[in-house]
Amino acid sequence: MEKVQCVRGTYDLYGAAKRKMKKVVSVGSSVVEKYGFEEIETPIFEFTEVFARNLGDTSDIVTKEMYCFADKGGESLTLRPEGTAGVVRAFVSNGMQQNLPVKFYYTGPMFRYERPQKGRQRQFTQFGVELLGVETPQADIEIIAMAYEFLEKLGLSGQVMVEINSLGDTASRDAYREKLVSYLQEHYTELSEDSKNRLEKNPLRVLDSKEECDKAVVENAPLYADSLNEESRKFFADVLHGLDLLGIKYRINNRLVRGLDYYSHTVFELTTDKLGAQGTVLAGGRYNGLVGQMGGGDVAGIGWACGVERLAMLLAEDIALPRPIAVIPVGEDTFDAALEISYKLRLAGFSVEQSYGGNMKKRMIKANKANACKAVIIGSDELADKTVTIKDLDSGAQKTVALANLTEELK
RNA sequence: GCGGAUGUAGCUCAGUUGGUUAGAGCGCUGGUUUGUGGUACCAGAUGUCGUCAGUUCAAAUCCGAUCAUCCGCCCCA
Repeated sequence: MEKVQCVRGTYDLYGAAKRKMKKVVSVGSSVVEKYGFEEIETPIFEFTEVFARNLGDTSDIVTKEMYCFADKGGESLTLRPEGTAGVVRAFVSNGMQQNLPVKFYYTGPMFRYERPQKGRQRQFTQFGVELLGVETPQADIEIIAMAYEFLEKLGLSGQVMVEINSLGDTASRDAYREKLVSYLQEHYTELSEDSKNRLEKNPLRVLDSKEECDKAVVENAPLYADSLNEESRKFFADVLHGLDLLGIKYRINNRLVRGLDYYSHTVFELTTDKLGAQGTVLAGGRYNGLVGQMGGGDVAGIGWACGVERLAMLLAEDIALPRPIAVIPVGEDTFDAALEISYKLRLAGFSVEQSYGGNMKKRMIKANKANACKAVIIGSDELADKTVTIKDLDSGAQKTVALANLTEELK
């Protein structure tokens, strides 16, 4: 125990921050359950190939951010850096193709070896959804609507922007890639070092570079939309039509490409300007080829994931805990009675705080700190009369009631 | 992985050009007739000045390294 601190990029979560995270997850669950999504829990680590093969060899996550380790049997395992690959793996492992569509949501810790910043941690929590087996735009619309409703229920829709783009089907994507690469090669000398590199590995990523020199080149680059074939174009138009119909405001962002290889057609991000450089709060897209890549056959998929910590940071107000009732014995002769009363009130559904020591005054102070709404006071007088004194801690008013009527009186 | 800033009580911070026992507010503990809290008043406790190694008669203050946090880049949730 040399260092009494947690590992870089990890945090102890408690108090207000934890309460907010809990709220994000509970609001999320209740929203997506209305759409018929059921919770799934997959392991926190998987065989390394599950991520390495499916997220894309050139993605940053795979090349530099995964927590990989060899277990005692010599297997290479990886702490999950994201949720989709694991859920899709579970889908394939369990032969769920038999009963489509499949709708899952999940929440839990993810791990990426990155430089920590505000809104970026090495262990962080995601809440995400996956809808498998639906090829029509209706799925895209529903999935985005669900994300939108989620943020609205959190009271954040006003500070979040929906950005959307289409990467088209594989044919469109390949066609565009070819056009883009030849364009970028003509301007090779004007590109930043990073982008020269990207040109080799993942040319689409040059599009959202923040380097000024790259932006200038990208300004006149061929538009993705122009490379979409008829089918892809129709698909995207249908998705946008649905969003319009539901009154969901969005902005088409031609530069939005997303980091992982498995996306096709619709990709989207919900962003805020309140978190500095980590503005993306929820992101997702369609991944029609992923199930097939894992040997699960031709099954379409779409989903999104949000950063629970990031959303929690946007929640302005602290989450109020339910106010308990404080049970206060005046002296030792009423300790037993107080114990019984506390237990009975809890059985009746009340949240009860009974402090663990001190005289009556101390206990009153504790009751106040616990934000109790009422105090149930029992002293020798009350004990003899089979009554208790109820004090309203907001108004200070108190009254004596029969012990037998206590539950009724507190309602 | 790269660039910049910061690091003093539980929290937010002050600490002058290096110079005796390092401060404030909030919080915490105790008290102001021992059957009554929240307000007020009184008293009190708390710091290896991030860590380690240097310069100096003397370092919270200067130099270096290291760790951590924050901001930006990369990238992402």
